[in-house]
Amino acid sequence: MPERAQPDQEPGHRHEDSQVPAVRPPAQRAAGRKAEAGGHQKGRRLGQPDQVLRIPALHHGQGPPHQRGVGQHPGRDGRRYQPLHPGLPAAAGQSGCGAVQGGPLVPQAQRTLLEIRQQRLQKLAELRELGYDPYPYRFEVSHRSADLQNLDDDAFPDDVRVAGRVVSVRRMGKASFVHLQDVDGRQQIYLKRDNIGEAAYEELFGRVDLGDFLGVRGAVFRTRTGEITVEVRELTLLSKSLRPLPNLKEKDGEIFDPFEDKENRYRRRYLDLIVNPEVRVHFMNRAKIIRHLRESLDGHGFVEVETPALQPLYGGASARPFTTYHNTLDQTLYLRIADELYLKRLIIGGFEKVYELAKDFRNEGMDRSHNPEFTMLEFYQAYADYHQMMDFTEKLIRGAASATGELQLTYRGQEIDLSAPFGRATYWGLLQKHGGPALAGLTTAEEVRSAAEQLGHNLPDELNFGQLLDKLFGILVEPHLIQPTFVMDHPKAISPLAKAHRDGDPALVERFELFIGGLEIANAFSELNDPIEQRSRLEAQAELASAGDEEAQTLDEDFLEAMEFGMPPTGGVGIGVDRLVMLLTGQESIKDVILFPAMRPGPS
RNA sequence: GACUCGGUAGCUCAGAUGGUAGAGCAGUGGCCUUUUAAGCCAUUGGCCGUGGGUUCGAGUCCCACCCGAGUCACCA
Repeated sequence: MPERAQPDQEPGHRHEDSQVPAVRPPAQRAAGRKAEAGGHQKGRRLGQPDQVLRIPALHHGQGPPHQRGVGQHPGRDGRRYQPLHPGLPAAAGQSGCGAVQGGPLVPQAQRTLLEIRQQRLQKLAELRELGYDPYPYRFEVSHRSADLQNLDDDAFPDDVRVAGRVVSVRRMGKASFVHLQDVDGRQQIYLKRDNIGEAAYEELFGRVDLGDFLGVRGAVFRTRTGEITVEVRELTLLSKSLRPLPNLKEKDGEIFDPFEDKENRYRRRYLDLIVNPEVRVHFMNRAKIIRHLRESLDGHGFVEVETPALQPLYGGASARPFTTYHNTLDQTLYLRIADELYLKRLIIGGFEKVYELAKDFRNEGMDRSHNPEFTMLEFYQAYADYHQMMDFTEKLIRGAASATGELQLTYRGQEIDLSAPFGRATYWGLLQKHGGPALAGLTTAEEVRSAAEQLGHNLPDELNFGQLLDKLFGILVEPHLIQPTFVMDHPKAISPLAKAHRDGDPALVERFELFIGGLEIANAFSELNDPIEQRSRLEAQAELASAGDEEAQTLDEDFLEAMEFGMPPTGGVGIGVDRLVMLLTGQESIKDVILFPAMRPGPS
């Protein structure tokens, strides 16, 4: 239960990018580039996306008969065109590039971005005039880049069809090398005028830019320099690009002029994905992790359900909500901050194992580990207690980690071992371990405050007992929770939905939070199922709320009524999926595991 | 919310003490039929984040604001 599965600051982790590869100092960059060509300046190391990105070949099937290769190639020798409009501006009077009036494409220029775009629009118009469809409907792909790159030399097929985005072009007069990028990686193609025909080479390829999509058909061979390459017989333009991509070059895994401006990368993630292959890898891994979570829960008999994201009353966590309004109902609604109370209604309704994997929304600050909308997994099991949920959670996390590779990982410079049994320690035990024996048996806000002062920490005045204690825990203990650790048996004051501890201390509940690498990953309880007790706990929260605690939980009568019909003993767990992904993919900012993180509106 | 750093060409970045905005890549024109940061020659391109101010003169100094990153605070 995500009473607060989006945890807080992680004090004590300020290490900067220890594993971020060195980028060549700017000053050297421009200056040295030419002079040292072939040298070994430091560039940023490329990730090795391909190992994680393997995707089975999409094996061809011919297209349906009616599909007769629309736009697949302009005719064997590029012959399917009509004469240019006589008045086509660009073609007039220039010479050079084409059999038809293919000459210099843009006569004179203004050249801002606008004009690069103008040039490309010009090429687009000329291609249409020449009879090429710049936006055809489909292309049958026989191999992806990874399929070809893995071939043995004696097994090179002589008829393959590959497609991708043009990411590099090396023109050498009447022959050219081009790299096409697809999901797996890059495939070099070799275009020779004598192979594809003068028209296709000059008219069509002459108007191809970085960023365009091409489809080609040809034979596989290995070049003199050893790269597996497609020698093209037929060239098809699949999409014309009108804007220049960030251009960066790569050699031996080093990247020059990397596209790394965070703002630009987050705002235009598609460019980030095109140009920074490791980004795609992280999101592929995110998908694998989520798939593993689902498969694992399904495999254990959990039923996936969907509950309202728009709720008349928010609850199940301590957080401020987003508020919205339904016109027809004439009703204020809140975006959910947790699924908890609805999932419990389903347990009451007779589902014994349910889960929901969904977005929650919390109207709070943003930082490296908080995004206003984030992905939460919650699962509930009837007749189970928090010990069982702890064991299951441990397996679930370990399994998710193996889905992306390693059980030993480095996060923020710390070695973390997920293969060893996760640590288990009690909340108060940890407080005393890291703060001293004086931290035993505190029961009032004043005691917490003065204990904190003794340790040299001044806590804000306006906080209540639970808030103070939690803050102190954050300061004293959380920075030490690097190896996987279940923190158990929290104070009742900060756990209004958890069942009192069975061992008799009325101030404790049966709850655990899992910390790994300083991140709070999971939060779980033996769920409180005594409706009378639940009512008084929520009433206590309501009092906190009226005393100014903006995040105290709401008193949900409908939920209490449901519980009065009888709810079985239940274990429930909430897992912050984004943080789990951060950990398993080594990302230090939640923005790097969310494709489109929240941003302020930028310049138009 | 506070503080620090940053915002200059499509991309990556230079632009001491204020004095006509630069480089590489990309683009454009030319040469080049196995290249791969291809190469060679030529060449274009700027609301210097926005708005005020100081000054004969501001990318540079001052003020305010916008956007981002980071740290802290808030939050749990």
